Amino acid sequence: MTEAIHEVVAARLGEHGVRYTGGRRALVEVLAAAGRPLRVEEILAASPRVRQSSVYRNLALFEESGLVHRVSGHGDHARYELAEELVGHHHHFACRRCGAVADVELPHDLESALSGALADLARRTHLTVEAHRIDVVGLCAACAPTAG
Amino acid sequence: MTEAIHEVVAARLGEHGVRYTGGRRALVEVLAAAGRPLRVEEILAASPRVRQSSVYRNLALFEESGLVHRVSGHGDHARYELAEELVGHHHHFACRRCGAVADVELPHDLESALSGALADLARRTHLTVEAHRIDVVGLCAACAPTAG
DNA sequence: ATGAGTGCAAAGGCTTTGCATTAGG
DNA sequence: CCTAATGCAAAGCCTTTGCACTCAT
Repeated sequence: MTEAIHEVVAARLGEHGVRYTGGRRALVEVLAAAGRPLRVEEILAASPRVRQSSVYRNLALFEESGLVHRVSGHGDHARYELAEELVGHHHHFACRRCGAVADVELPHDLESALSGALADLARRTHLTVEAHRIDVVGLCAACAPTAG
Repeated sequence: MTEAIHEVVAARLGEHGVRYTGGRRALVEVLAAAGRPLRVEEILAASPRVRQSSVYRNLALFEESGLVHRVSGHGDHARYELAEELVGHHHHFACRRCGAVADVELPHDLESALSGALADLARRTHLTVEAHRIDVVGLCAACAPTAG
């Protein structure tokens, strides 16, 4: 499952003459297994062998290489996830009470309509549009007031 | 122009027995004048009389009161803007090179379609959807490679 | 008058960085 | 082998907080 991801990561790092070490593999494994953006704290808990400074350094390295995306905005600290190139286009739901974050997919026709609107925006404004990100905010099942 | 905003802010604060001081008015003025999310650094530069600690305290206060919204995710530090209740529903464009952020409005029919899709999502997942946020990422006019 | 608000400065907490050691290719 | 990568620990930077003074009501 994650083998394809490892291959892409290894290839991308190789292009830059960067080594794909055990710690870096572990980082990719953890992020792939989570299926949602993780905080550094969570990454560390999931991979006790990897030191904090290495995690930060490798997240920065991966982000520069376009392999990892920093998701800020939910709660206070940064969260990290594998880039869309590796895990596909998706968006996020964030619970405003407990801070939990989950991946969300939206209908293709809606994505198409949004892409069209953003292309129009680019034409009108001289902005170059490269990507979009949708954050849905609300309450998760656990935090929602129970009806009965 | 900003008078209507001041009235809403004053009323909201009054409900909670909170004073609408000069520094707080200045903060609202700066945010209203900017028309885009500002970093604390920018707020301080625009209102030299207000001290840093007060700005942070008042931003936190306003955020709790739902009058200001913290926009994180563009660049590294938090940005703040007046809540949609005060300035209307909108989204953001962020330049990935220089970090500039601008407000963006999308077509009403697209917003409707998105709301519908999110309502469906809520039904399917037991999530309570309260709001959505779209960030468009790309290059601003100044940072885009010039064609000629 | 009187408690909220502010200023100042120090503390906090996540993140980054320097240097010596270890390990990948 | 030889440089990149890591560990450890200290430094950095934005943000928060304690305390005394000031101002709004």
